[in-house]
Amino acid sequence: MARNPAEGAIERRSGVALWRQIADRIRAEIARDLADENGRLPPETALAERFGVNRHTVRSAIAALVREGVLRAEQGRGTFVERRRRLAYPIGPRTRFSEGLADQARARRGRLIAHAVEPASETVAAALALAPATPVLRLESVAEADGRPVSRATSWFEAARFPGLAARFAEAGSLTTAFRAYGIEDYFRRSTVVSARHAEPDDRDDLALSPGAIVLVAVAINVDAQGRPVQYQHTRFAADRVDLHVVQPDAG
Amino acid sequence: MARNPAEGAIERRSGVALWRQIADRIRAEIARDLADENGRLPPETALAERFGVNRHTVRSAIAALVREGVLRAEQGRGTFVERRRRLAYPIGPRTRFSEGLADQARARRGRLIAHAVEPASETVAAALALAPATPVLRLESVAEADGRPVSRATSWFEAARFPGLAARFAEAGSLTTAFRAYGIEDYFRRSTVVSARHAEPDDRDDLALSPGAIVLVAVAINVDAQGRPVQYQHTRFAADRVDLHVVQPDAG
DNA sequence: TCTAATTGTCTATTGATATAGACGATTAAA
DNA sequence: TTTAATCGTCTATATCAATAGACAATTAGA
Repeated sequence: MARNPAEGAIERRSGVALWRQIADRIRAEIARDLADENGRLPPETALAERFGVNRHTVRSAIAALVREGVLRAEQGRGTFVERRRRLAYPIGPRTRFSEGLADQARARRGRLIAHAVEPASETVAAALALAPATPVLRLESVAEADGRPVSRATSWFEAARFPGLAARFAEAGSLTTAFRAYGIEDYFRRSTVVSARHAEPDDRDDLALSPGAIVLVAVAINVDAQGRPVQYQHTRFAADRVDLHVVQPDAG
Repeated sequence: MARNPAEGAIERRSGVALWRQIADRIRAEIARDLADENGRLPPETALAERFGVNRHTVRSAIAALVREGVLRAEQGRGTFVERRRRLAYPIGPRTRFSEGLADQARARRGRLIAHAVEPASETVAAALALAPATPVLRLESVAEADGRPVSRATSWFEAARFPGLAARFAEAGSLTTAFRAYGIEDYFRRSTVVSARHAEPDDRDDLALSPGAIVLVAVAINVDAQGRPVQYQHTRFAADRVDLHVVQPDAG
């Protein structure tokens, strides 16, 4: 009754080009068994046979991954993995971007790319426990670790409570730091909802993703020490660079 | 400095057919603002203009979503959403499939599709705190809610500790129930790691997903009341049917 | 230095994808 | 009953994706 994980199955006529399906598979399998200990991929002819396609189709897939910076092809030698670690992003009661990655990456900061004050939508108002249409500050930011974009966030804050927050965040590169100016020494994660979808063009630009790439979406509410919501946030993580680690309280 | 969420941008030459990109967008946006209060989509000509493509291309996208059961087209009337709720799957210290969805779906059960006893791989042995190559039971199962497949799991258990577990699970349709036969009245989630990737052909079959679909992957370890690992599990959720809700302990 | 293995480039052909336009069929409302 | 709006079907054409084969260029090892 044992079942083999079907290898090599690729779908034709699916609306996704074979070369892209193969590129996605190779990208996903690099971490596992595809490359040898030197980070070398099997030759193009072997990959073509494995996936049941023409060698040129495999070449298209490899070319795409080379453009992405995932692979490097060397004539006469082979094709090699440009190895890069995946980041483990913790999600727990005290989730903070900069602290969470402290031991994994050196340079880490948030970069502000846009901000605006606007009336709260129904969803935002409910999340922040405000009356509908209360003015809220919306921050659009990209988080980077070691110079690579890791996540793209849209955050909402009550505008009246945090005047000048955008400027403070832009300067400090950290929300935790910016919050101190408003007397918030500590804050907590109240809820996190995780989903996944294809990256939209906007996120693809900001996260340097290729078409068809996947983002993990975390919708979160942070509260202050008194339990009042201070931040409502939509974060999109590049799924091929980040794992989300759910931190459980001591269990058993 | 405000930034518009780029509407309608579709990428050509990306390896993903335009009709599939549009189908993915429509599927993702149905929950938001795309359909009106009666669940009716804008007419094909309007969608074609919005996405900047020919009407026939939109028709291909709609045809794919009709095959998926997401939309229903009625000549002369319009195109309508076959609305189906997304399930909210809780992840917390006491995560259980059947309990978690208790108030969201009536019929919910696990269906055993394969099982085997095999030596533990390094990863599995480490997760279950066993010596490498200890015999472990591997269960392959599909979880269903109201007859729709929701997730596809691969679970490992120490074979010596749980003789006959596969049969018990197959009969009960619930792991919680099957565990009772071994004196495990309660168990806890020690860790959960969430990631996302494209569904592989195997999972597409079991979860009735279309090519290009996304799965949320949760890798989890469950422990008994004494803190001993009892289960190591890889679960793939259909990302367009399920949100993962991270349950935090009382925060603030 | 020669040879085998491997990636790079070129041409040609077939099938899938996308555009374009015209018109039929059905529905709902004037 | 007429009309407008909408989805359904057909034909034609252009571009992209995939296959096929041949051979050049580079590298590593015999």
